[in-house]
Amino acid sequence: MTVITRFAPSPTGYLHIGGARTALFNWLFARHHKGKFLLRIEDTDRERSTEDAVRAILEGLRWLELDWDGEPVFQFARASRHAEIARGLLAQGKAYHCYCSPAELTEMRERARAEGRSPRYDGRWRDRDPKDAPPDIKPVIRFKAPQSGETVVEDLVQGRVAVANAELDDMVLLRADGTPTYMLSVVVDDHDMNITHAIRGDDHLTNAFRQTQLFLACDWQPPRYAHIPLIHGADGAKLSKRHGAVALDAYATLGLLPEAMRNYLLRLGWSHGDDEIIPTQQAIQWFGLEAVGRSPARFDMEKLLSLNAHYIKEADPKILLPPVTARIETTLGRPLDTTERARLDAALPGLRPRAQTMIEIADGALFLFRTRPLTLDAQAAKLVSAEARRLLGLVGQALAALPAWDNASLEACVRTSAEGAGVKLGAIAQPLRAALTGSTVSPGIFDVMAALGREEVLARIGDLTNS
RNA sequence: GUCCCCAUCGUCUAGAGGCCCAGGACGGCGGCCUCUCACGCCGCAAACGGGGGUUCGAAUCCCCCUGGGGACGCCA
Repeated sequence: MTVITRFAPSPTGYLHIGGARTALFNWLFARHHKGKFLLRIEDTDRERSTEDAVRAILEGLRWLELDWDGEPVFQFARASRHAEIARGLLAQGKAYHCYCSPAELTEMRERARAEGRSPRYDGRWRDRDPKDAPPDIKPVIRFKAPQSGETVVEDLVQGRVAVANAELDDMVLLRADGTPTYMLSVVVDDHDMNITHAIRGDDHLTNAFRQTQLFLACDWQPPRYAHIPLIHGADGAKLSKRHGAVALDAYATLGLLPEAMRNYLLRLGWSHGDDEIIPTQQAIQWFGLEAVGRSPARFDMEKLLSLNAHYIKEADPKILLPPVTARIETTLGRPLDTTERARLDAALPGLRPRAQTMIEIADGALFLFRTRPLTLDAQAAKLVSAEARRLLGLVGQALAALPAWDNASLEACVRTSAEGAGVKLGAIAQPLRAALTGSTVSPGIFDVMAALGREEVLARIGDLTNS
């Protein structure tokens, strides 16, 4: 049997990390089993579903590089199919019309809560004669759920979970306006799409009982369920739109690598011994539901960043350069020319180990493109004493006469100058750093010189020594 | 309130009765390296929520408590 999973977000908000992890787990599970990973947009809530949200979700998945099979299914487009199932259930006596008004239902819940009972629908139309129907109210169709016995879900993550059917009330299948509810749509779609494994957030666990009963009523086989624990915010509460659930594209903007994000998300709730660095290909080989934990996890930006730093160090320059260049050009407000691109290229190896994000690479590279004379920051300015200028003059001369301009030659040259002047390397390297970068923090000074090129180096030194 | 789920360092986790006076990672602290800052390397502090059982033996199994979370919509 081919494994078929699905990611089924509702387009009522942006894709956040919780949803992203759910998508990732479904994707990994499908890829591991060489099955299919489908995408279904649950847009049956016409009030709140938006085009923008759909776009954001698709973009988020693309950024994460989680490719889905086939075309996305838009749930609302299948509404008539869902309604047909509801009417079929009605015809079979497995569902019934309910004429309660919203106000009546609210009152029912409030009273139940006040009396310490669970706020459920009390089934008052379940066995009532249709002749009692008030003429002015359009009914909803409710599912006639079993009232005794228990419903069991053999969850692939949570294990066996059972609930007394007395706890389940008769949920609405079709709204008064004839549109299907989520509960109906998921069941029909999961069946029609041949979903074999439904991997979703823990918050759906109670829905699984209701959905199981609906599957049974339709004589269908429910999918295997796997309810993964939620990701909580730093305060331990569920992530929501207004609660630290930063949209996925915010992380892209921060300069994170999708590979790092996948690795981080994977380790939230899933483990493979002590392994921490797990590239995606490895994850596909190893992933399984048995190793998913059952307790909720908190989101930790620091760890994500450290993983990102790791992947930045290993990344192919080809994938780093475009976003870094774009960021630099935005900051500068102009495009980089060929010489500047070459400088960036040369400086990249020195920049990488110092950055946790691509933004930090870009910011760290800015000194390469500053116009002369450089403005020195306060710390750097302090380094350029009269004595330092004298030393800079000496290195400047030595550098001007240097035949080669590679890292090793530069180092030899500067070291020789330092020895000649009877000072330690630092006494020259630091003023040099100030002169060349305007700062006291930068990649290795020989890397800086190599990236900048002879002309620019001599000019920047000259700016401080010729005055 | 009712039902369901969860519970190991600050955080993510390893641990499926003896290998654990609990291991790894991030973060923290200290050191080494060193032209600055990083990287890297070395080291340190840091946890089995509490109480009862079961067992020769429990972080691991059972019960209770406590604490967290989730669900109770004509939202998904």
